[in-house]
This record gives sequence, C-alpha cells and structure tokens, in this order.
Amino acid sequence: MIKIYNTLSKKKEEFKPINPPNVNMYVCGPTVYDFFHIGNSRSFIMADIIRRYLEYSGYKVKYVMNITDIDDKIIRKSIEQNKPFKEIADEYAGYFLEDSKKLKIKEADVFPRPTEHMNSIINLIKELEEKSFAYNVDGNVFYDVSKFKEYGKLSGKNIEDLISGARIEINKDKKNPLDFSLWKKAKEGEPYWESPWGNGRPGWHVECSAMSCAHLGNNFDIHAGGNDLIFPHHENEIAQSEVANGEHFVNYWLHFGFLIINNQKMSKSLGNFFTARDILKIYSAETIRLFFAQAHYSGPLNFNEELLTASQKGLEKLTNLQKKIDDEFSSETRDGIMPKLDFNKYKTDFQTAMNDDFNTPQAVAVIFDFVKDANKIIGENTNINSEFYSEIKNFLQTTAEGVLGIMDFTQKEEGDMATKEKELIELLIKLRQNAKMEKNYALADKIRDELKDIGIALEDSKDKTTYKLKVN
RNA sequence: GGCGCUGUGGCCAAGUGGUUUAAGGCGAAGCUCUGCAAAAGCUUUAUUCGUCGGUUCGAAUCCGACCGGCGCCUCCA
Repeated sequence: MIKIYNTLSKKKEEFKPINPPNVNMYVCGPTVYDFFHIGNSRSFIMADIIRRYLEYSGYKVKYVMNITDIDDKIIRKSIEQNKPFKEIADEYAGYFLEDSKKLKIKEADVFPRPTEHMNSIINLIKELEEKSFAYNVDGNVFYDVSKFKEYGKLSGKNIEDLISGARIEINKDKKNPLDFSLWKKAKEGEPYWESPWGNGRPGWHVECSAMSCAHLGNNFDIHAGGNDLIFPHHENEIAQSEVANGEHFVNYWLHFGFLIINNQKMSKSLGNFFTARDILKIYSAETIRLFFAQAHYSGPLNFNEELLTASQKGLEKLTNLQKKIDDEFSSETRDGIMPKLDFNKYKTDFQTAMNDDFNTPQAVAVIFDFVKDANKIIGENTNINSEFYSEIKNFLQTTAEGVLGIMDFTQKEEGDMATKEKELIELLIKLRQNAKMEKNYALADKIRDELKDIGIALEDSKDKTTYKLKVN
C-alpha cells in the first residue's frame, strides 16, 4: 500500500487511484526560453522516480508533462534575438528533451504545448465566463477570485490575508488584486491567437488546467510540481478547473523541495544556478540521481559540488559490484554453492521504504545494505554459482536501475574507447607483468606512473591487472 | 504582516511515541590483500537529536515558550 503526502490535506494518505490499475499523472514541465537548471531537474527526476515506482508496483501510468511554449519570457527572448518565438521555443524544447534523456528521465506519454491546445484553452475560458467567474476588460480576461469560495484551499491562504499582505502590483483593470489573467490581449508585434475576446494569448495558469484535463480527464490522480507552484499556480488551476468542469480536479498534489545554495534557494532570478547541461558535463546521470534520491523529495536540499562528489564516490560501491557481476557473466556459467542471502527481505524493505511517501533515502539505504552484504558473501566464498550473481543482478536491475535510475547495466566502463587503444593498454599491462615477474619493479612502476599521467589507472589484484579511466 | 517548511555525528541525510542509547552515503581511523602503491572489501566512528520547560511508565519523535535558517504571498521546479 502506497502512502502519499497530499499538499491538499497536509497529510499522508493511502493512494487509491480512480481507475486502477491506471494512474493519471501530470507534472509541471518547463517554460522553454532557456536551459533548465539543476534545481529544476530535481523535480523532473523525483517525479520520474515516482512514476517508475508506480509502474514497478503494477500501475499503468499515463504521464503527461507540459512544455510551455508561449509566455512573456519567450517573447522577450524572441525580440532580443530577433527570431520568431516559435523558433526559440522549439530550440529550447529540444534541449530540454535532450537533457532529460541524458538524465535518464523516462519520456512522458504526452508533452502537450499550449500553442497546440488553443481550442481547449479558449473553451475553458468561455466556460468560466458563462459561469460569471471571468470578466473581460477590453480584451484582457481575468478570473474573479472572490467568486470561488474555496480559493486558498491548497496553499492554506485566505483571500483577506493575501490582500492585506498586498505585494501585488496594482492593476487598474482587475476588480481584485488577486484576480489573475486568463487571456492576455496582444500588444503590438506580439504573437497572438484569435479568440472571442480579440487577439491575444492564454495566461499561464489556464494552459495547465486545459491541457491536463484534455489528456487526463477532469478528475485525475496525481499532479506534481515544485513547491513554488503551490501558490498561485496550482491554486489557480484548481479555481479554474473545478469551476469550469464542475468536478473535483486532482486527488493527490505532490510538491518538490528546492535546492539550496549558500542558504538560498537556487533560482533563475538570483542567478545562483548551474544548468543541468553543465553539471552533466562533469557528473553522470546516475550520480545526479543518487544525489537527489539520497534526500526526500519534499524537503529543501543543500547543493554544492562537494556533495555531488560525495554521491559520486558512493556510487562507485554500486558500480564495483556491477563490475563483478559483469565479469561473472562474461565467463561461462559456473556450478558451485548458492550462498544464503535473503533477497526477499531486501525487496520487501525496498518496497516498504518506497511505499512510505516515496522514501528514496531509505530505499537507497536498503540498496547499500544489500550491496554490502552481497560483497561480504562474495569475499568469503570462492565457488559461488552463477545463479547467485543472477539474483544479485536481478535485484539491482529492478530497484537501483529500474526504479531509482542510479545504475545502468547496459553501460560498459570502457566507454567509447577504440579497440586498438584497448589492445594497446593490454599490451602495456602484459609488459609490466613481465617486468614484475623479473622483479624489475622500477620499470613496472614507471609504466604504471606514466599511464596514470595520461589518465589510465592500473589496479593490481590477485590474478590480474585491470585499468580504469580517470576523469580528472 | 499572513501562510508554510526546517534545525539529527566533521559534511550530507533518513527516522516523527517503546523493536532506534538513531539508517544510509561522504570523510576519518584500523585491518585484509599487495614487491610497493592504488583500488577494492571488511571493521570502527552520535548515551545523542537547536535551547528551556511540560505531558508520558517511556520522547529526536507529542505540547508550550524561546533562538536560528529557508520558502511562498510577484515570474520561478
């Protein structure tokens, strides 16, 4: 039984899908005017892990992530660069998909874009207008927040407090400062779409309402996004969708915590961010994913390179065991003893952890415990049969690789080194072996040192010498 | 000002009433292996959970006060 902390109720609730085994899930995606940063990728990765775990648990997930391809920032960039907005949006949407793939994030079933959903959006606004929840001021259409009695139910705010807090810019067209745009009248030179209110484009919140319902229905299971979207974005989505459709909108709201740098939220406006693209040049997807999985998705998380390096070091424990497994399978199947290891216990522990509001740090701990115990057994026994290794591989493939995405059994250590280079290294290793046998340690050490200088680290073990490519 | 989150070992971070005198990772120390080294593996590493009170047979976990950090209330994952 999976439990999920629901922002709406502020409680952990048992997860009951509307139409099992189907689960409909919507995650707020990027606005494509720039590269996304590593903080954004935390949300995308944690949402991906949640999706994978639901699938692991037997659910059939329909996963939808919007790509916002029209907004103020895209327009601003298109003016700056003197390119059509569509070109900017397509360019960065492309980067987004590329980087997501590099982060081993499973593709969404649908990536809806507002510019392709204008009819749904306009119909939704019309519905709100007919129900008198929207008003038109000279081609700008606003949502009348005072009409929606439940406004604030997600964020725990109430309208009076919000008004008295009033950091909101005064807009003379609005009846109430909290009212928000549904349809924005096009200014001179801006891209526009035709509508009953004249030429313009949709407001930000309305697109998510329209697109999520278009693909997942008026009432669906899970809606996730960053903490900063709770208010006003998700609050407004509820106000729009529930009024327009007359149905309860989303059953479970999940929100992701921020990355903290030097005690501050990582954000575009503060400029204290690293793009996912740049981080990926230094750290593997597995390292980044492990780093995120080591903290619960909902809380804030400190970020700096030392911490990523710590995760990278930790990951080596997993890849070392993986290497042992790969070596085992590269030779013939072997008979031998089948040591005792309670695979089911680890599996159960993993599930228990993940069932509890996707407690990935606990799940990671189970993986590390498992690896430690497996290593111990491998170290203590010489004649282990192949089946044992296959069980180990199977466990890690379903959990560490399949759910968390912190291992990759399809990846080989040598990377894309040419065959000739590999043979050359093997040759040097052989020469060094000979030197060692002749006790010419000076030569043996020289070979090792010089290879190290060019980034190839030799490691002697009992019966053979292996090598590793060192990044730095 | 309103709402919300948060304070656990040198660092990161789970745990939210007894099975925990607190998981896991990094770091550190020791050991094994080794010509040496590296790598790897193993072992050890918090009587203590921001402070002070209270509730309880029992609290990191519940309550109160206080101190500190962060976020949202404006675009933001």
